Amino acid sequence: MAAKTIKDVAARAGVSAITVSRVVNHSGYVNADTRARVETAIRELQYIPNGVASMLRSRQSDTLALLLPTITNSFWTTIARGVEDEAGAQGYSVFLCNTDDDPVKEARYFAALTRHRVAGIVIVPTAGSGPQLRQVPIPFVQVHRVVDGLEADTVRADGYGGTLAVVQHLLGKGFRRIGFIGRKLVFAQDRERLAAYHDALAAVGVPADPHLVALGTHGVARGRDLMNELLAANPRPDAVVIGNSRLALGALAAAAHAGVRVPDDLAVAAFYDINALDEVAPHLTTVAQPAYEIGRQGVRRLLERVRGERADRSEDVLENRLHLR
Amino acid sequence: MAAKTIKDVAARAGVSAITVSRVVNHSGYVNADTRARVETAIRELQYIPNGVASMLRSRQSDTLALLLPTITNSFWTTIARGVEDEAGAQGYSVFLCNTDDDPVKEARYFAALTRHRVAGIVIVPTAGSGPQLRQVPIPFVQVHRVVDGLEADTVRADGYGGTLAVVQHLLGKGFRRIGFIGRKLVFAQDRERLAAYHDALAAVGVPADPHLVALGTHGVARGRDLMNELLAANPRPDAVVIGNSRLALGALAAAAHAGVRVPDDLAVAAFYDINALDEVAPHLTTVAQPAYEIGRQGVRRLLERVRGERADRSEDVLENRLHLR
DNA sequence: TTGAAAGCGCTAACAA
DNA sequence: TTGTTAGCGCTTTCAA
Repeated sequence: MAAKTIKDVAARAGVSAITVSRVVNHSGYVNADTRARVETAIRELQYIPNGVASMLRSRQSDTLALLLPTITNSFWTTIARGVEDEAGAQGYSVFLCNTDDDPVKEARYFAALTRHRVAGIVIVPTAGSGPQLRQVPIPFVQVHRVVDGLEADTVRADGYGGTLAVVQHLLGKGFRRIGFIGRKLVFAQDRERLAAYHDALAAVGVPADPHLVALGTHGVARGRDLMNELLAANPRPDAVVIGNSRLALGALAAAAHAGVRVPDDLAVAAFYDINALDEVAPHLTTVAQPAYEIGRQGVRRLLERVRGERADRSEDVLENRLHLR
Repeated sequence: MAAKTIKDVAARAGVSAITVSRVVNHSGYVNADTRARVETAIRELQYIPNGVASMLRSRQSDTLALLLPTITNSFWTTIARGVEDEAGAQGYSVFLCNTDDDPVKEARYFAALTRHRVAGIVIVPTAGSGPQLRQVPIPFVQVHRVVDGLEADTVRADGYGGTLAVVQHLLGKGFRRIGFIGRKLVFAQDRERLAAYHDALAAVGVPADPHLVALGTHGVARGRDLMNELLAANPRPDAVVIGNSRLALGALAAAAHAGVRVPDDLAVAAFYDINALDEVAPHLTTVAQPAYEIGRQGVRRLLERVRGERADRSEDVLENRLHLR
């Protein structure tokens, strides 16, 4: 390769290295003539600035990182697009990292990213990341999931409002035995959703029945199990709210298997995150979280912090898109 | 932050900087006692090596990049996992980049990655990337898709063999009006699949009928259109081979809409890449391309080249997993 | 408006 | 087995 350096360009243009630097970075004063000469030299030599050297000297990086729990799920990759688009618009590149919801992998990435001195990190925390997050020596913002008591900028969807709206909608349609299938209470988000469910019921005087609440881990198979738990309740639920699309896919399969027809025998409302749900059940009531916007806002907040434009902690709660049917 | 440097560690351990470097990098001889002292100092100071500086000086990067056409499709992200896992196992981090099948975005990434001096790139080319790929001054390997006439290491699935096997399977079950729905002939892969289709038919003396071949772009909507084209053929096809899962989803919807029952009225075989297909049609004959293995092998070949272990061009053709039903 | 000198933090090359 | 010196390519700082 024998890559050209700034000195080669300087020599060819008959200027000093720093002048080339000023042209490349559009910083400081450069005479129009000089600039033209330098730009010609750059073109002729096909000079590509060495970002590593400039990063070392200036202590400034134009690279961000995004830590996601899985990249094989389109909900997360939609967040990734939001992050990429906003970062790109502000002149940053994004290092996309897949933690697999594994705190060990996550820790490895923290180490690698710290060594690389990325400017900042957008993080979707995993269940075990609380303690190690507190040690990360790089500015970061937590997105979608919120770790309890972590003093960090936060961008997330309005889980309380979304759940409340859906349960109220079901109540409005006359359902009274409304079930809830969701993730175990790991993040604040999980608790706020369950709280909204209870609050909505309490507001109209419907008593809470613990047999109508089934919590578990994620995945289609788990959704099947949880739905079966609910269907065993007596009397059976006439409606159910489901915390994500994979659980919903499993739950719908379980209902079909048990001969329970949706929506005739059972109304289903689900948080919408993957479009496979459209294929299987196009007419559910859904709560779509603004994944793309979460990503964009996350980057905005992160860069504010990176640039030192804000000292106080920010907390953004974004509205969901509801499809009430 | 005031990050500690190698000199701080050296001072504390009472050694020189280079000795600390040797301990950190496990390179050269270091006395066990000295090593212990250095390691203690590292721990006490919470020293994190500056990868940027080390990269600049050693001209060695431990970072690879992966360019994907979309990250919201699990086929690509499965490749990404393969890349990540193999890279991680060999001590490399991976920069994941989403080109959106847009040569302009791709070019931007090439520029950013060149500036960052990544060690190598695993690329899934897009339709327009041929020319600019030839200019990339960094070692790379093309994966899954193959650009015509590009002198680069290549890892891909056996499109010819996969298609041949499926068509032969359908012929063996007695079908003779076998249709083909696929992508326009952009990459070598597209042509080899169509060739296999024709060869399989010709081998048993079934004449080719152009009305049974429908080519288009990707996407569920397009699959619908293409299937409708085929269903207009006279006589109608009794079987069809479909080039990817999104096309298949659309095609199945079109068949259902037209009152054509699968598999009773129409046998369907499809290339399998996203698991939404399982939900909709669990019992299709499928050709699953080894996405994960494509990613891993791509990294292996790339690192061979990065290390200069191989001069000649490599070309790996990986077997598919067939589910004949 | 331009440049000279210094040095970011690390490691290659050589020496001891 | 350890250290000294120099310098990777760039930008900061200060001077002209």
